Amino acid sequence: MKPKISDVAKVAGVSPTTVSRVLNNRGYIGEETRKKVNDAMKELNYYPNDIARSLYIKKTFLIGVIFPTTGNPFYGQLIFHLENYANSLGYKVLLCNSQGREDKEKSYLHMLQRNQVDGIIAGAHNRGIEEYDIPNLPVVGFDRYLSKNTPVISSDNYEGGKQATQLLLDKGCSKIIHINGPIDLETPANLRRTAYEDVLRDNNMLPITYETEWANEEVIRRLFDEHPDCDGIFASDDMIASVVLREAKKRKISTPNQLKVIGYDGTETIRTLLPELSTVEQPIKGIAEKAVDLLIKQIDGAWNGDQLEYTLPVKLIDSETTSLQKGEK
Amino acid sequence: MKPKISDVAKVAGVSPTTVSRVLNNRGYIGEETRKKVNDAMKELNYYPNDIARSLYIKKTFLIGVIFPTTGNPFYGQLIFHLENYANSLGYKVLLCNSQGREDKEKSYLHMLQRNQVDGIIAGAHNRGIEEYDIPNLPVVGFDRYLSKNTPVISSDNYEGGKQATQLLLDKGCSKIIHINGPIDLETPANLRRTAYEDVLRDNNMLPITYETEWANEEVIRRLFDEHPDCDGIFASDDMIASVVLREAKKRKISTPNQLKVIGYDGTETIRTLLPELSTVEQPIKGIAEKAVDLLIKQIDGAWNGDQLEYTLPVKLIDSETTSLQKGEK
DNA sequence: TTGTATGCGTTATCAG
DNA sequence: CTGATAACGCATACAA
Repeated sequence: MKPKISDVAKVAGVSPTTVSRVLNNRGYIGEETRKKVNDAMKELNYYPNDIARSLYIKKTFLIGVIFPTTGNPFYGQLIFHLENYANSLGYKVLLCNSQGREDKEKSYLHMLQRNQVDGIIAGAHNRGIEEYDIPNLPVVGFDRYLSKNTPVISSDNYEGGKQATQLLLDKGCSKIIHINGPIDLETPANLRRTAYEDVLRDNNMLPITYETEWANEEVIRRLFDEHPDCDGIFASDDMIASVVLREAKKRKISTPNQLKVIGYDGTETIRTLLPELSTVEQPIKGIAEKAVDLLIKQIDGAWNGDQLEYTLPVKLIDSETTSLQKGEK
Repeated sequence: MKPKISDVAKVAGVSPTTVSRVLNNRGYIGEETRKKVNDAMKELNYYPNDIARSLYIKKTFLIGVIFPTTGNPFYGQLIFHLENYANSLGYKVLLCNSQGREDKEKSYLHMLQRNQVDGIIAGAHNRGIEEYDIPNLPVVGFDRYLSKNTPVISSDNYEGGKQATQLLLDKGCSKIIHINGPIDLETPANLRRTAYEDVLRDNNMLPITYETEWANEEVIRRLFDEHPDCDGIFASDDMIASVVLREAKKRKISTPNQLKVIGYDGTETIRTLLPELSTVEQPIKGIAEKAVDLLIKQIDGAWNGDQLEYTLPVKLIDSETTSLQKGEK
């Protein structure tokens, strides 16, 4: 069936060892034999079996990637860059959609170990899992503390939260409400909320936060019902912000005149579908590359482990939901 | 380091074979020994090495998935369901973002073969590649003819195109323009265009199609410039439709009064961010499951190969960009 | 019911 | 510069 190294060797009239040598460019090989071998490989349409190779060298060049779902534009884009960059460095990606479910995440973790992945990159929105403390398995987290010694990458959540809140303030909002994920999840993303609270307190205003796991209409309706005088909303992600916008429209509350809204993430998808939404743009590509770099450093044993948190700068996008644009009525 | 089967055997006081037996539940095993072995596995925190297993059984339970990018909500959602369903059937997913580039796709194809994947699911938007005709490697295509004998799954593109066009017609549009991908790509998605043309011709109207690879503003501006009297647009995907909507707004063309717009895809993301957009919803989950089922059938040698095209029904969503909703002004 | 020996396809060691 | 041999971790045929 599939040709193996010994088949190539036979055709080329050399030993399997020699074939392996030209395959990996190791040791000295005569020009003539090299050519013979290459010809034989072409003739047989030979592809080396990475499974067998991995078994011997004890390295798979596989990395496991665990996030809630590729269906969400933010994770979809992050995973795209993760895979793309990893691929450019010779690594392949085993995809895991945990859906934020702890049971799924655990079983993925086991699956990845059985598959001998060289490392794992895992991301936000799931509850904490002790089992990430796997001896000799490099792990990098995104916006999530995985275990005591795993490094975590995030956008500058505090700075982002601060800038978003400050922007609403600067635009004249007098009652600003924040919408965020469950606070009991200990993630760096909570800093968005902390920053919001700090800024408000510095301005002698009362912080009010609504919690919702996903973009949940009910929570947002409740917010509008309970605070009809609210004139500024900082949502911790753009999907939530879009639902806010929608609900405001339903209630004939004009944006940005009566209500200013700012989100968080700034994916390409949102920038295309909802460019009027002000937001805090995360450096998604940068985050992905940092995560992969850090993981591979660990894999290569080149990580000294002294820095556990890595923070990448965000970019404030002041669009139409926070200010009237030139040319608009 | 990592415990192997023989380590477990030693601790349990049995032979490696016996351990393998309880691992795979094969043959007869004494209740007592089974317990001893299980205890030993727990004690050592043993996980079987799927790489070694794969090498022997010549099956990896790995499937390669090649699509342009998980960053696009449609593919992101499709890939989510693909992975999710495959996982439920014991298969793992190797992710490949081809970015619609032929060179990347080719190199992924080779990578997947080296990794001994059991099969490949590949999707739209790339040019045709002969190399998908790989002996003994099951392949399933989505919206794309991969090779003469590979089955292809699609939504009912003709019916979807027909319903979309008919809807615009029913709502009173008199000049309907279609925007689609490059026509030289031979994909089932071209049927959307064919249907559009058929419906228009049946109504003695002149079909006009603009081509654009991605949601390209320039093309859309040109469309508006060249056809200021256009009052209906059928875009072949929702991203394009959203750019159309945006451009119309810029030009103070009101929707749906002066211009009605309908897209295609109907992802969750679009339904959340742009619920006012009328669209033709693809059964994404159904497509994913059909693709995986068909692939596994091939892998198991249970596919008779008589049916090459599989078409899943679409759902017309008649929202605000084609009709005023109750309660709206 | 359990154990021994062999091979999956590759790479590395060590001779030649 | 090249070749024989062992080993990676597991599962199967065959013995016991």
